Amino acid sequence: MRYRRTDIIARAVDILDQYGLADLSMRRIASELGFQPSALYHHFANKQELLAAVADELLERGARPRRDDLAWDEVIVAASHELRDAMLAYRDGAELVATVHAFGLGAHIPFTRLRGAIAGTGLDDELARAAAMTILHFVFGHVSDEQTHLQAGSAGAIDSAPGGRPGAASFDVGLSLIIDGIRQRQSRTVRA
Amino acid sequence: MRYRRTDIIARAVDILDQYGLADLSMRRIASELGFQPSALYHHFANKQELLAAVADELLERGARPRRDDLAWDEVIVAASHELRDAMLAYRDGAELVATVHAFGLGAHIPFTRLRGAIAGTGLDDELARAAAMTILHFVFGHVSDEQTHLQAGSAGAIDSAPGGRPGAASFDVGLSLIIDGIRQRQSRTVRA
DNA sequence: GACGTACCTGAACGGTGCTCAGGTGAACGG
DNA sequence: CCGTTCACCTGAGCACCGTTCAGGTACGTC
Repeated sequence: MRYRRTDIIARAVDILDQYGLADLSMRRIASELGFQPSALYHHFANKQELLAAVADELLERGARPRRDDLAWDEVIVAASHELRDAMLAYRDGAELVATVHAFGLGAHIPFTRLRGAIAGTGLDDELARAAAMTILHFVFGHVSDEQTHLQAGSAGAIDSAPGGRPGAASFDVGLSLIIDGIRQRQSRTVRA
Repeated sequence: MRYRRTDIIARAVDILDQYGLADLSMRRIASELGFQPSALYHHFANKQELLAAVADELLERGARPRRDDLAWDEVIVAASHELRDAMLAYRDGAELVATVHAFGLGAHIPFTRLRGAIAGTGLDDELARAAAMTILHFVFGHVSDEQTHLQAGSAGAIDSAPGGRPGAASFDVGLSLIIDGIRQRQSRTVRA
């Protein structure tokens, strides 16, 4: 078998979805695959690297076909929703992806895409970068929050009151808030 | 001694600042205080609760006198900067506060303050809530990112190129982006 | 002097990430 | 057919981790 790496990642995704990030240990992955934990270190330098691969796998599984008929703001909305849905599709997905991104080890396709969409409209490069980062931080923060409450609710907590809880609605609100801010700078630039 | 709790928190802050969040273990705190780890569980139910207390301590130390002569957007800027500075003042401060907030165990004064500032201008309650969350997620994300790079730079990494790195400038950019978005909804509401 | 209780001990449980010397077996060039 | 290489894996072990628990000590109060 050449690419045992692939099997490992797939198993890790299963464990993540079934038992959560806290129980996604090297020992558990190895034991479910039927070998010793130390064998994992032949394929990954450390746990962080494995987690980065798992995060990228989640994003890849959630990838949707690109469309080239969208305006810049529509691209932002589409990319943000794609990212959100990809993370929500697996238990603790948001925390995983956000953590991996924070460590700088992976999950930078979304950033590149956002930055490209914003920069493509003549906005200053540095500003485009800052704007893309703002959106990304918002998405990670919001969806992590959202998923925490979601999983707490499904775990039997009485809570789950829809009033004021973070969800699809407040996600769109926050997102459009930032996009409106960008659009404003956009029109300023065009006007000048 | 009545409130050993205070001593424990103070020590924990010291350890956090000196060795980082990863090395802030119950064993380490206890050993630096000269007693057994199990003794800590007389004062805190678990590590999360202790961390929440440490996070609140950081925010309290970074608190600045309130001013009542500020407009709502100035309040947002002031609160965001206060939060940012408080987290940046200690090693791994951002990660700690963000984590504690995510677990819902503390650090909700900033949210309350932001929400109050936005709601005080007649904006819909639910919208104010979503806007406050958006800002908070941005601040946590940005400052965590910022601090990671900051600490990586001071730890000897060659990096630290100021071009495009997250810093005070891009923080203000992102913040004003969101505020502009809020202002837009604001004027819409007023107009109606 | 007895009692409650705040505070702490010391040992243990069941985990964790990670390292390392060494073994096994299939593929490949001579 | 042999020898070498190398991907892959073993098994033991290191140095931790958060948490629990029965029990001990010392102080303030009735």
